[in-house]
Amino acid sequence: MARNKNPEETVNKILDVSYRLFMEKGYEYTSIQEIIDQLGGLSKGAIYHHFKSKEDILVAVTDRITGESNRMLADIRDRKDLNGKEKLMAIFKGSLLRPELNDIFSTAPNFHNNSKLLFNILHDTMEEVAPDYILPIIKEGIKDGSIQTDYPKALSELVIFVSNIWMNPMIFDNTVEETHNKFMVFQQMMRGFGLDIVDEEMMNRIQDLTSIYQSKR
Amino acid sequence: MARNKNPEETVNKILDVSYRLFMEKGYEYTSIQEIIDQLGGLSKGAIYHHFKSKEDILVAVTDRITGESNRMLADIRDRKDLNGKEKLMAIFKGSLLRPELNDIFSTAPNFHNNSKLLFNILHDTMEEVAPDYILPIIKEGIKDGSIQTDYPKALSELVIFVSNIWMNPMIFDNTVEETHNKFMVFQQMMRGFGLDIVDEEMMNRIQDLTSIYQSKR
DNA sequence: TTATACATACCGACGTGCGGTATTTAAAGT
DNA sequence: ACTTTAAATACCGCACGTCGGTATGTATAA
Repeated sequence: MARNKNPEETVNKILDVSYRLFMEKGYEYTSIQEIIDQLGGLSKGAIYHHFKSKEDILVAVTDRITGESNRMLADIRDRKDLNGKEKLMAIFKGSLLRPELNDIFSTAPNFHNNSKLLFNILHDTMEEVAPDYILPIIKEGIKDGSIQTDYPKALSELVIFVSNIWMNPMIFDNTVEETHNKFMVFQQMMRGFGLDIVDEEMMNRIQDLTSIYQSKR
Repeated sequence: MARNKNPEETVNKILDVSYRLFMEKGYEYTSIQEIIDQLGGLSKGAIYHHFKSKEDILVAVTDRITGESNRMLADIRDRKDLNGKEKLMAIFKGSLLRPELNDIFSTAPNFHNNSKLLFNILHDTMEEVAPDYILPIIKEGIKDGSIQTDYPKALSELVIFVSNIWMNPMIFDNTVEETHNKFMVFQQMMRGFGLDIVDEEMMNRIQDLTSIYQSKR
């Protein structure tokens, strides 16, 4: 294949194909050769010119997944017109209402044979999302009086761990009803922390997403 | 090597070595050859006579890990002298106070390069421990009036997910102080569900375990 | 002319399958 | 009760195909 004047197009093509294969078949069960085959004329040398290892591709793929989301989280975190509690609510709403979620849930990724991808997402969630986005908001909420807790770091981790991982119907392959029940329990949990920040709109949205996901399996 | 009259001894030896290597080096970074080398004279064919794949060994290893624990859970679940809430409390205490935990935490397993092992434990926890041990107890608690919830299944999953995974200092490599704070948040969460079932003894124990783990790293 | 985007050929290590052998078990024959 | 015999199984070790990764060559853009 002829040399590309815009090498980042090639990089994006590699990431597109890898993303799809990693989601459909799982990272471990996708070989470099399969990625090459679906790339259309591109070779192994091309891949290893742009990425130093297979795992490096996975990192880039997960970064792209979380990257879009994180930009939205940063926007909400840095807003001046909301107090801490309102920002937390805005983050939940914003995360759920992103239209790209429809595509992701439609792909119906198989996380059961995808421990490495799931683990990387889990890692990003706990090591980046919680401290960089949720924790500052909770600290702000403590200052402005809208949130009360003695353990902001632990609370930020728990909230994001439960909402992003446990409540994710793709990870635990939940039915619409199970998702509904989880959401109700999550709501009760948040109220226990004085955070009444989930509403019916979120509930409907997460049930719709679950329905989309299940219909594609 | 001479043929063993008791083949289960051979199986156990394979599992012993594999367990140690999987914990120390990680599943993906342990080769069949390394297992053979540490087995002392046993061959590749022997392993593939007893196990159909490397992954099959991993499943057997995790089953053995969870197996001991599950027997204790079953004992508490089937006791007649406790109500639901008391059984829940007994399970938390019993799980934490098991002496084998000292050995496990001393091994200081590296879960960061061990997504597959971690994922299997997560899977067992959610697909076995929650429905087989925690759920029946919560349902019993609803009947005897010691636990109130409209969503026993979701609650059982949340409780075990948070306590076994999020609060596990080996998985998230927490300091003693972080573990303490997580425990406090967990306590508050449980109280939000009307379940005041964690006490100072558990707190001290989990901090001790964290300390053991961190000192071996 | 140089740097870089790719192609090609190749490597060692890996998980696994398989033909074959040695040993145990148990049933059949005496 | 003792021997014979046949089947089951514990184990060996090599060969195979595939994998991720690398060294080197080549063509094109700058």
